[in-house]
Amino acid sequence: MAAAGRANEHVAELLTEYAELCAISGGDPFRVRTYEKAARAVAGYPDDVAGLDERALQAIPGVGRSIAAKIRAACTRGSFDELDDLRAQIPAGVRALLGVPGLGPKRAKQLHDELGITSLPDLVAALGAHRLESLPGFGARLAERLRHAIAQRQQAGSRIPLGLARRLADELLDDLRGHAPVVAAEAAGSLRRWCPTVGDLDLLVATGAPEAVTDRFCTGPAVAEVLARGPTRSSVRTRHGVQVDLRVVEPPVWGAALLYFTGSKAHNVRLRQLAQRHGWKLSEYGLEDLETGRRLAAATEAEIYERLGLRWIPPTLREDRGEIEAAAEDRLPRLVEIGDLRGDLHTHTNATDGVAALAEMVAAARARGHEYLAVTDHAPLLHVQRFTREKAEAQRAELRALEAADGIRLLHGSELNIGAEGTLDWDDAFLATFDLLVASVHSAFGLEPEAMTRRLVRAVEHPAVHVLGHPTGRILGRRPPVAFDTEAVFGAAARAGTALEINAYPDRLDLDDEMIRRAAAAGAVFAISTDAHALGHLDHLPYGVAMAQRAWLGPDRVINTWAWPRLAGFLAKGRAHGGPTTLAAGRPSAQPGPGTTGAPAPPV
DNA sequence: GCCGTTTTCGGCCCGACTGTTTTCAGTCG
Repeated sequence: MAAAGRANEHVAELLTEYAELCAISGGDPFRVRTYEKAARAVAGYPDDVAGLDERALQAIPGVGRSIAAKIRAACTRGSFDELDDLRAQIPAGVRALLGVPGLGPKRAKQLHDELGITSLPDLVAALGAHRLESLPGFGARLAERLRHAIAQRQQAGSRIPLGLARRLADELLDDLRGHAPVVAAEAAGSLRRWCPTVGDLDLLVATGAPEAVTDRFCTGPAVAEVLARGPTRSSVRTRHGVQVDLRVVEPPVWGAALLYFTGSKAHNVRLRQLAQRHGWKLSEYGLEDLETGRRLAAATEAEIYERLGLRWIPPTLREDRGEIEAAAEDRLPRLVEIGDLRGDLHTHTNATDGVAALAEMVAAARARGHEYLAVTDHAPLLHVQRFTREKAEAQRAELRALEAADGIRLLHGSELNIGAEGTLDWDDAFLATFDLLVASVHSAFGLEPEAMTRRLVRAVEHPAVHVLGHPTGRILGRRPPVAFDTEAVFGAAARAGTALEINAYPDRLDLDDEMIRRAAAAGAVFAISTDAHALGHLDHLPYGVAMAQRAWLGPDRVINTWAWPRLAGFLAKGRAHGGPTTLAAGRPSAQPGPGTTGAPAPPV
């Protein structure tokens, strides 16, 4: 199966479509919510639903008899009867209207029923002819808002990469701190959960002077337009076209507000249900006893979780993928943390396309407390880099000299190019002289999945290769991931003792959390590396750590958390015994992954 | 449509903001 080969994604999309069509047709809102919830559960379920029988399907949270039957139909014939019926009643274009901010199911239905609008172009035409203003519940201002939202959507890009979002958020928060009496300020939302891309920014401020903060937020230098403004909540669009939501709260409820505003929505809903069972109410203002109105907890996230009988859950896990059950039973995994990392295993210098000299990179790595550093400049097949065997040997000599002087363990490596057939740079004898080799795809991204799979399997099985670099090759917003059979490639890597890279460069984040989960299930180990091309890039490791955490990964699965002797054993793979499969040294102990702890497993 | 430490029926998360209203519906997060 190619990367998107599981039936779950397709089935989840059908359930979501059914939920939306139900909502538009005026169906029971609780039923709508049930289908939305089932769609999320299916998307996040570890097993391929196509292979599950009736009983196994009903074991999925939120899936009962009726939805199980629909899933089976969706798997066998690509749809189900009830969905087909609704599709016949409601043109697909009406559903597309839900994508316009300000339009929900009720108004979409109204537009369809009363004005015959069946598509976005229809809506634009009706807006142009001022036909909406005559409808009950619509007015000139709403029409103008829709007109504006459609125009905005056409020019604005979609989601922005995490790295850019973080920079923007930091600028805005600094501006608020500098111009208003702020007690605490933090980015929440998907940014705090370290999602690879972010739809909009959520900022939270605790202050005793909410008006001053809101004033500055709505009139700051980055603001192009104010979308909404109230005493506790405001939204703006920046000049970059990014929507930013601000929530202002009193300092005593900081923890409750942070919890609420960090999400995810699904996580919050679960917490509120939990509160409800105790006769309590959880909101951004705290955990309250419904009967007495007494506030039980609000100041910190930890005390709210504790009151609910849960250990504090790291934001990277808050996706309702089993973390609440795990926290309740004190089974949250020990996640890899930035402090676990002992070094960086993928970096470049100005010998190829980096901008810093070798000595500068080494000094910078040492200044960051790294115990070891691998320098992995591009091998010659990437012709623009003009690296040669002679240059590599000269670099190695310089590196050995630096190591003697500098006290940090330096590994001489290279980033090899995986040819379309899975071939590598240089001959095997020369490859064997390197301490560490990363192999990556830099060309022929468009191969058919079968050919791409053969190519990657051949590369990870090469005895000289230690790490598969940025395995999908994606660049956020610019290049999609290459398509390949993830089970075949990740399984081959696990058997061969080749680590998969979690490339921490913020525009890559490759592997991402979803792929890491699949690879972890296949038994692979990982290297969290920056792929630094400049000194400052060495600071990107937390992005890679976050992807690993989102996949519930512990430190034992990450080779650059290992002390040097263990890592050395891993890097010596195959060489002492003539074949990769004979080498167990350096492989992780059988740490239970998220799928084997007994916890409801996150998606694999 | 699902589900159970108030349960096999009767509930289903909570609050803010906007716009069209004159007390609230719709949307959003």
